[in-house]
Amino acid sequence: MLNPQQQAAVEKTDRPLLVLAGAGCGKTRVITEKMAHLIRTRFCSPDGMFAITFTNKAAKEMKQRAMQMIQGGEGLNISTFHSLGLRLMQQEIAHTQFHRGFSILDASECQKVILSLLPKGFKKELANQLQWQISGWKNAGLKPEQVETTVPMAAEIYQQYLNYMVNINAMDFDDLILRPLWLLNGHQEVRERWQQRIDYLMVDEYQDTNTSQYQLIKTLMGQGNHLTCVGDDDQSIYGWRGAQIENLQLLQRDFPRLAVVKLEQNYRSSSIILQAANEVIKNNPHPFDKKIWSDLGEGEPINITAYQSAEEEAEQVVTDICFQKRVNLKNYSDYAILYRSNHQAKLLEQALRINNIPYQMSGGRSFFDYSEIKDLMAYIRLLANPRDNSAFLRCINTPKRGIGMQTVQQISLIAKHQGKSFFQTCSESQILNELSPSAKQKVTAFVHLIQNHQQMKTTADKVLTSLVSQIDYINWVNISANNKTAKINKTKLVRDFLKWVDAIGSNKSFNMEELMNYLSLQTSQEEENKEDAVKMMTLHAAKGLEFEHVYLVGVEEGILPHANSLADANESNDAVEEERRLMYVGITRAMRRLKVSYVKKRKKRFQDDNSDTFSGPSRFLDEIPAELTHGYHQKNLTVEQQKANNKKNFAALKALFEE
DNA sequence: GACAGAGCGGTTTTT
DNA sequence: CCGCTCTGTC
Repeated sequence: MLNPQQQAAVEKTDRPLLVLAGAGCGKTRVITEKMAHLIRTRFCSPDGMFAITFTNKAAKEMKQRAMQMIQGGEGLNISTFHSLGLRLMQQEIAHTQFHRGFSILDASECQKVILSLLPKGFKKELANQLQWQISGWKNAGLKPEQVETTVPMAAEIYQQYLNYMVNINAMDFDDLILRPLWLLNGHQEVRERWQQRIDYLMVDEYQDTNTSQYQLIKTLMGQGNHLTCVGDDDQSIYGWRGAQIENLQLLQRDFPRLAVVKLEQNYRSSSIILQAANEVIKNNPHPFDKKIWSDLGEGEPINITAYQSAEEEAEQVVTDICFQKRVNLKNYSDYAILYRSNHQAKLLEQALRINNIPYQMSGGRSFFDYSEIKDLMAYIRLLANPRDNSAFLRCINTPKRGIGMQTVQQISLIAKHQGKSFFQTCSESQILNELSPSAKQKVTAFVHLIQNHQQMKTTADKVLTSLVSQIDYINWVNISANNKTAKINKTKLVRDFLKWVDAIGSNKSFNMEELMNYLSLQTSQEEENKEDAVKMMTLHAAKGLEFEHVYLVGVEEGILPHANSLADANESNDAVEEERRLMYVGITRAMRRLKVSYVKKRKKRFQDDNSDTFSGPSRFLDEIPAELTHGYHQKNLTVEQQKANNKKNFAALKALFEE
């Protein structure tokens, strides 16, 4: 049953609508119900229905829910912003400067591209800075002639970067929003076609949109009655990526007939948890006033505990999970450990492993960050897009085939001179005569290897398997790994990747281009949903999820709020406010039980012992009223008292196991 | 000209 | 602790 506000949000179809939905107030439910409603009432057809999310996970979940509810749900267009942009570019490729099979470059490759555009002698640092700046401009929807900067040459580099990416037929993530936007703005016919095609547009997590994404929404909407945006200003945690909370107000300006519905009844958490969340977020300024509540009962007080060290924190959290699971007979998957940054996961992971507790970590080091996966992705890209110089540079001497820097530099010079891509340069044999005979022969062998596989008339997974065996890649991984565990891990990594590709291939029969596109927008390996495992993730990754038991660890000044947010706090409080929202997101993930902890000393990163730091419990802990907690008084316990407490807990647990 | 081994510097959050 | 840069060797 929907409550009256939810019902109103579902049935409001004659105006653009903004749904301000507090955490756990059923916003995904409203979106899917609304889709069902619109289709049932023939307001729009499934293929005119577009829903946009920010993460693959959210898109997948929404699809699943919609499928259960809606007949003909296969036709629905539910995707992330970026994959919608990709699709638009592919379908309208004839109207762009790009060619079929364009690549998508990840951040580290983009940095290399920028570095290569700088005059000799400039260091990575500058490239990094420029990359950051350019990304900011792209997120703001700015063209090089519109930007203002104090960094000399930055605008020129931006222009060169845009041109170079066209030349190598590649885009970065920001381009997937920006290029479609520019295309629609520049082509009336294309714009109108898409506006007609979209009967209704839903945007989830609207508070996370940046300026270019907002412009894209606006452009796609045209007149704009058939738009529903769902968001929560208190959960805006992507400001660093250009997200503008102001977009919530802009909606009111740009769509004067906008209706606003607030969802405040929470169906997730017990009321003490919600009170704590409200109290914390109260310390931020609020354009829209909103207070979430639930009738699920008071529930347990929040537990706030201080530990002596991060090691102890990890041990005790794991001990507590064992204890709780034993008492409550819940599944491991009802427990989540949440943290501000990925490196915090390490100790927790160890503790879980020692205690033989199954766990599933999302995020962390992305699957696609491993050099082995990057290698294989580069091969896939080169096969699908021979113009991709970045992929070429990675493949040309991996595994080592005796083609070194000198040769590559020569090729690069010739290519620049001829205005051709690296691969094309290499495939025209007379051009290579400037190279030494031995180099020429090696390069030619490489070109043949790639060409042979480009011409194979079979599915992408089979082509890749053939290529991997021909370059003897597994063997190369074994040679280059310097210890036994690395050998095993990396071999497994490669085999997992191939297995995954195989699985994709067997149910979709992709060609190389389709495989590349699919993989390029994935951030992690398809999670074989480990049935019963403790979930570990960053606060960013946890948004949208819920767990019976939540452990929020490392809630210390310098971590949450993060040190960098404190550094520029004197200029504005924006950064700390965003950290507070992160805290809010963390608290509101918990359904029944929330355990927050901080540690008294923490090893400084990359340093040996005896360099512990203590920056104190987070300011956000002081914002939680004492009467909602049991245990925050532990802040004032002596070391001995705390040790005694921990001992007692441990003894109780042990007794339980020995029963 | 290519490559292996040794030293150094750098961690917020992600599509 | 891992990947990149510098150096000496083949």
